Amino acid sequence: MNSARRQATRQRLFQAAVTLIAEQGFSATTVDEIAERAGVAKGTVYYNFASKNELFEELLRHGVGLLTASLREAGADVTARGGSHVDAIDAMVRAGLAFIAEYPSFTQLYVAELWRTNRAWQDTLMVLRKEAVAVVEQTLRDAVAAGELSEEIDVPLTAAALFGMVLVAALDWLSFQPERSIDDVHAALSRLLQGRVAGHARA
Amino acid sequence: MNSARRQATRQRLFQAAVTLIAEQGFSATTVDEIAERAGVAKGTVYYNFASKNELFEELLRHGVGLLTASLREAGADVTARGGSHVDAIDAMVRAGLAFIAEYPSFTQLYVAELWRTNRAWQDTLMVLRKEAVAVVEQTLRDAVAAGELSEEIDVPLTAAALFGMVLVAALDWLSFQPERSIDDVHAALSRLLQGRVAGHARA
DNA sequence: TCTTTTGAACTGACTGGTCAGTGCAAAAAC
DNA sequence: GTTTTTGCACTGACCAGTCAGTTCAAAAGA
Repeated sequence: MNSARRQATRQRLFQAAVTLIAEQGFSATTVDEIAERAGVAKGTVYYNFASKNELFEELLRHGVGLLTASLREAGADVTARGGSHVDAIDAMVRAGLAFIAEYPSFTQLYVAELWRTNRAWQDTLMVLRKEAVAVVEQTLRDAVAAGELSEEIDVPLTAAALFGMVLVAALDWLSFQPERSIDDVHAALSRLLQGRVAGHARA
Repeated sequence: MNSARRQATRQRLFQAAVTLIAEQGFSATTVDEIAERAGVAKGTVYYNFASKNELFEELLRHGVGLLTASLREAGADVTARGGSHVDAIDAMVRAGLAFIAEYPSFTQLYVAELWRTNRAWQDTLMVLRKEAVAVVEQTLRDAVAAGELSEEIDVPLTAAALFGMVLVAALDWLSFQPERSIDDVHAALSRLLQGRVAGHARA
């Protein structure tokens, strides 16, 4: 069991499911479609996953796992080279952009499900969200502790806002200005974060 | 036709549909459920709307219309009182938060659908999105023209990033820290935009 | 080396249930 | 008397999940 062949099949099913569900949503995507796109019989889906729900949950776990790892690594890299915690946050913004550029379908699907309630995979999703957000929040807290950021900032809310900024900017970028480079987009976001859009004075 | 009574029925159907679809998604929500929640017979749904799809499209038009009007008004208010264009943007951030706090279900549903492709209402959604984003973009352009903002900023991307920041921060606020006031949340976002999180120096 | 057996992996027709949408006569509201 | 709503039976398409049967590579046996 769990042969290389089986792993390959599961991978193909993930790939097929992620694009179809991103395009149409979970309920509107049929198991037959997923099987067909993966080039596999319907029975194979059920040989590899207990249900359509479980296929989707495993897909979520897999994808968010990649994102979390990517953020953590980006932050660790910077601090290992002696960068500040604020630099680490900047690196995470970039890592977020890179992740979304690499897995746009997964991102779409994740966003579409994240704030839903009453769905079978809600609990799973909450746990995963917490893991990913924790990486950013910890870095913000480190930055506050190191005196790089004011103690008045609200860590959870700021982390959410950063996440949303990167998310929507990236999806917009890929949808409407796909010719632009990641450097370009990253620079635009850094500019926004440096207060060159909102101005500095004010109560 | 279009009597006050009928309008009231349509409103009840919108209300029922928006919460159910936000919770479960469009495909997973049945017409029977919508009718039941609205306290109306199934036949009434089809007397008032041509199809489930059309009910949803009209719901989208209605909701995004409210958002666009709210943003436009917030901006106009500020400039009418002699505020700067940057102040107008700040007011729009607040208006966005207020809208999401008032219509959280609609917001969820909108986010879930916004980046989907291959759905029947995709075209409608693009048009609506453009109308809403245009309000923010125009204000950014005005600010640049007035010399309040650097010409190097990327207007569409910045507008998208602002939108994402408000969106995700607001949903996070309502989901996980609902006891906080809108002033509080608004202040946190302003702080982020004023560069007190990212720092100011850098190439 | 050649043959047989084994079992994991896969297949696809089939089933039971669900749901969008219809039709319509009668009642209620205006 | 016109518009709107009700109640409810009905249809046809669609779809998640099942299961008896097939494939085939590799291990066991000769």
